[in-house]
Amino acid sequence: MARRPPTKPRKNASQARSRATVDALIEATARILVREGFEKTSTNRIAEIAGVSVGSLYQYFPSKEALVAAVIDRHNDEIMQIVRAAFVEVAEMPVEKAVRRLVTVAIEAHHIDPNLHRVLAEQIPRSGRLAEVEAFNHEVHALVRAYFESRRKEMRKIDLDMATFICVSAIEAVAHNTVLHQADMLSDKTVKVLVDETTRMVAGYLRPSA
Amino acid sequence: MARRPPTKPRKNASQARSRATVDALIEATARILVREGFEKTSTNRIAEIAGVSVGSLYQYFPSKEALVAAVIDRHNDEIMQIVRAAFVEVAEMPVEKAVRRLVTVAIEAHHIDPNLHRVLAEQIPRSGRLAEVEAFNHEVHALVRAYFESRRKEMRKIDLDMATFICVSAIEAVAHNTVLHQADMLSDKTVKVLVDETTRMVAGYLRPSA
Amino acid sequence: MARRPPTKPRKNASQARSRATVDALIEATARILVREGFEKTSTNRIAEIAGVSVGSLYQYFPSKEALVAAVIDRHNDEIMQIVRAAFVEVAEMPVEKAVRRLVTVAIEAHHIDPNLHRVLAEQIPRSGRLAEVEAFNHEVHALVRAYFESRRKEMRKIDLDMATFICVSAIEAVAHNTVLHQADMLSDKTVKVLVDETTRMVAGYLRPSA
Amino acid sequence: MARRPPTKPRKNASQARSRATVDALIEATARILVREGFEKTSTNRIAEIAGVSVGSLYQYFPSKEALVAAVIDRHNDEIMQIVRAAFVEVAEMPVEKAVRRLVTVAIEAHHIDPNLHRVLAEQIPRSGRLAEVEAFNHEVHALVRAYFESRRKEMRKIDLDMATFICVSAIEAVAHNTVLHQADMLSDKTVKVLVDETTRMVAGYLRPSA
DNA sequence: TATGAATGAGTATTCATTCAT
DNA sequence: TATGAATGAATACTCATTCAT
Repeated sequence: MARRPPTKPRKNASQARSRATVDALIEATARILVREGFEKTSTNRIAEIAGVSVGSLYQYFPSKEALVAAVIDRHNDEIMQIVRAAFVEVAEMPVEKAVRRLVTVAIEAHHIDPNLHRVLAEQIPRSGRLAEVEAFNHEVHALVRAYFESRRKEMRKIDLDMATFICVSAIEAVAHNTVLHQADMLSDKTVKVLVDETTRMVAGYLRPSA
Repeated sequence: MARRPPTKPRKNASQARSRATVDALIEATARILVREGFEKTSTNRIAEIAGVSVGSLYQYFPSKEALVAAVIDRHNDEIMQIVRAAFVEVAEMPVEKAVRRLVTVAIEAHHIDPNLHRVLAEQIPRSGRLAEVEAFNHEVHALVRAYFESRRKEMRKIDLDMATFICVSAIEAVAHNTVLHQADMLSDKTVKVLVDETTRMVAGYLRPSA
Repeated sequence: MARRPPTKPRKNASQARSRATVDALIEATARILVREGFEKTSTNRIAEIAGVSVGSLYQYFPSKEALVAAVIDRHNDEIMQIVRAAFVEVAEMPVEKAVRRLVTVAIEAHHIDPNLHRVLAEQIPRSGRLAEVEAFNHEVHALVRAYFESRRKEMRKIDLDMATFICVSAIEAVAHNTVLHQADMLSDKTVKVLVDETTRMVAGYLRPSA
Repeated sequence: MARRPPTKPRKNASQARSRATVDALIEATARILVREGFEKTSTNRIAEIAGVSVGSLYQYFPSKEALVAAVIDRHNDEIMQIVRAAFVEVAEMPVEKAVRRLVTVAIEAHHIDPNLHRVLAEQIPRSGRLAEVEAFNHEVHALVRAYFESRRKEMRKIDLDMATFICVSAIEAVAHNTVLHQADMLSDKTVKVLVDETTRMVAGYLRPSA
């Protein structure tokens, strides 16, 4: 196992000023990551953009990786907030309506900051945040599985983990590729058809055969 | 636009000795990429592992990126060979059988060298090979679409591009995530179920509703 | 057109410590240039001699060329200070006295650091300082021409630019070659004769014919 | 003393083919030196342009420096031929006419291949040809001095070495600077005035005072 | 607590030269 | 004798990190 740099923030930033500095640093990192790419994202540049000295940067983050990790965490938190809210909404819905809502939310979530999303996706393996991202995936899996479990009687007999794996993979992939090929398909109508079709595929898959 | 290093090979290496050197360099790059990650992949290290001098490396490759690009190209060629063969096989099959075969092939293709696949996936955006990989994706899309077109009468009425996009995304995602979570699901039986289920989802989606 | 490395200094180095570092780097560059020649003048060696890290070097100078350029600028400034002072002195003098003074000053100026002068002369074309050196030449030309203009009535009728070009070339060449062949002619008496003779040639050239 | 690479050609190139190869190599070196600058002048490039393999290059020249030295020698020989011929011509002329002729020849000689002249001038100190170039200068000095000696009675009383040094410096400088600033002064008329004026200065300097 | 000057190991790349074929 | 593939020491330059002020 390669030794990784530390990635935990150095203090709790209790005071408001500290908090502001930390935010500025994370924001600066995200911006440079998106606008100039990972190679150009140096700690000195981050500090400069954040309007802070490098010394201060290292007061709050023990390494460059810690900063990238913080950006990943922030982004994941934003997405998870949307996702969790969606599952609350969806809990009472029948399967097809629920799937449609979840597909829509998946696409929306991927569109929060598509460029950042793309850059982070590339950095996750090196970010020391693999565990957190896996945890994120597990939570999504668990939420879907729990919903499926609660709707078991409306669905055909099926291994719930397997079904969850396949449905999450499919929905996530459609959302992800839609972001990547954004140029090709952005009209509202196209998105609607996309949601319709994806919903049809997933809901059809779950529904008891006639 | 960030300027990229050149990635075209420098010589055609027609002679046997040259060819061996080039192969050794590509192989060494792939190995280090997998075993030590992109950051540790320095040109001097590649040359060392290939049993060749740095000078020779630069005789055949104008930059580090050119080497990574060569690895990507080689890997893509391997996969495309499998994929193209599969479509020849599948041409005469009915939809469900065809989908089953394609799902199987997708998973197999992703297993050729899963670790390399993972590392390369991360490097593609920086490799100057985006265009080639997109071409690869386009070819896959075209092959699938052509097959769908030829089986139109067995399928429901549907926008073929949309259907292709969704089916390819779904199948590719299942295969990809299967590789990522290989630890969890590797038993032959599990794989069989996985193929069955994915086939059911995709074939069901394409089939005319009862 | 060949692209050149940047030669503008990176920071203004206002603080005392910075200023000392910058001076040490310029001084070290000048020394190595003189003692070991341009080929041996590597940035790591410059930093070492300056008692500073390479990193610091690059904090203040964006390239090796920038350092050479700084040495050239410093040397030119030293010379121009002497030259400008000489023209202030000379303004009120009659032609022959003025020429004698200027010849003397030219030789003195070339003797400030003859070895450095020689090395720099070779590097100017590659230094990105051609423009500055040309500006220097233009200033000298302008000063001489202005003096000539102010003394027109003591001189024969003549194209002032042409006369300036020829006189400056001649005086400069005598001074320059004197430095190059310093071993041969350094006695005070020899120098006096040299100044007498050069003055005779130039002043004679400018004087109205009898 | 820094150790220098060897600069003597490796064989006498008795055979015609060898001679052709040697010439091609020298010519290629000169061309690259002029067209791409000293930095780009690599032995591999020279061999390529000469249409010869690097191996062959090293069969005839023991080092890169030897090639540059050969170019310098060739250029000097060309100039010396002109200069020697001029002194034969001039031997019977009276001083002013002779000076005029020599000034003209100096300018012509500097124009043989001005760009090559410039590049070589920069490389001489590093070429191991300093001695040869000094010998060249000595020969010029000797020729001028011999002429002066033969015309002593037409000239004022004067230290001949000193006079030679000053006159040669002045004429050479005018010719050299004329080449450097070629853009500014190239019309036939301008050159004529230049020759007239320089001749006036030098001849006036040598002439007994009225 | 903040600053930013200083550090130096590490990286990609070049090019004169050699030598097996 | 010619070839050109191979060599590898050397060089410019970057950037995460430290620490004196």
